[in-house]
Amino acid sequence: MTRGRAAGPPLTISDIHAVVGIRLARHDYRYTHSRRRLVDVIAAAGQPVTLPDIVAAAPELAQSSVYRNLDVLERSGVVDRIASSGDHAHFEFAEPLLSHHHHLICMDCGAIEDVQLDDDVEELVDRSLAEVASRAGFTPRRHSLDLHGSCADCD
Amino acid sequence: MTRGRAAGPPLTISDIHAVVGIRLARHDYRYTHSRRRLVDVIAAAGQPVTLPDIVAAAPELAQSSVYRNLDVLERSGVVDRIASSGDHAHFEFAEPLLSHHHHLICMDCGAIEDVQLDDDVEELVDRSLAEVASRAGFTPRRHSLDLHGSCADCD
DNA sequence: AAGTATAATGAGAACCAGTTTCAGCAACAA
DNA sequence: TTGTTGCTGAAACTGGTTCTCATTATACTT
Repeated sequence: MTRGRAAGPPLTISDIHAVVGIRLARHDYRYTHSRRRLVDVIAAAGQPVTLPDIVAAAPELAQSSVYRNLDVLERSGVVDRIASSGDHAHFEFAEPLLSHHHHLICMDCGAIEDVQLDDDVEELVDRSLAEVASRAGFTPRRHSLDLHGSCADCD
Repeated sequence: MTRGRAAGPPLTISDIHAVVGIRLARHDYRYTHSRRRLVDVIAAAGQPVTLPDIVAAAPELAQSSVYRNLDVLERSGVVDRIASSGDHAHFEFAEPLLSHHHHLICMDCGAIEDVQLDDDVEELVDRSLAEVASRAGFTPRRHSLDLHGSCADCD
């Protein structure tokens, strides 16, 4: 399992648009105005966002198009959908655009924050999961390691 | 963070009913017939179940009551709701009733299987997450470590 | 054991995040 | 620019989950 980008200088918004354009093209999708706008909003947020977050930041985007385009971006490997027990799904850039990380999920307000773990912990987890998966005949794609609790604001 | 029950002889259904009864009483909930029946179904499944699974196994249970009682059991710390991107939420016993474990989540059919990791991996993950959490002013409650991919049937 | 208070039940209606529809519009190719 | 195809957006729809409320079960009191 890959670890995504090494931590380092963050990608500029132009870098991000370039990568997204390539990934969309690879799947025969066009990189339209509203898809660029959507990518801008996700990049500006710097944290996982929900649909209300997105339309609040860019009211000119139609809800149906945002959902449709989040789906397109997900199929193209540009964004990941983070499943949470909250009302709305959260979306953030997928791994080559964001370095490998995990989530602090607030059980009170539903906020999700990104965090990184040490490389040696990641390696051990990867090895451990790979072993368990192969024992079950399971083909791993990615793992999610989330911490559920109360964020600083809600505590 | 606690590790739940140590792995060992599985609890009998009577043990489970006893523990559930205590936990419900602690929250001023009654342990009624249909709640017992619901607990029986979850115990018999031995894997995370969805609402359709439950009503298929016990058609005499009304859908609205099952959802309401799953909520009661969740509030009482008897079951956990597993967030997945699939259509239906999955439910399984919470930690003191089931030893600490993680999930193999099939991205194709939505099936969820329980797996356990070595104790030393768990300890390292706990320490690592605790450190990251305290740095963010986050109060940890529990962690979830899920592997997403394709199960043996779908591959 | 009967009476009373309160919680639980179940059928259906309501809710709402997310998806689909479809007529019009934008992007690209020749 | 003309044609082809994909994209857009407003509104309707879908379906998992929650809520309502009249009825029934549970447990406590006397």
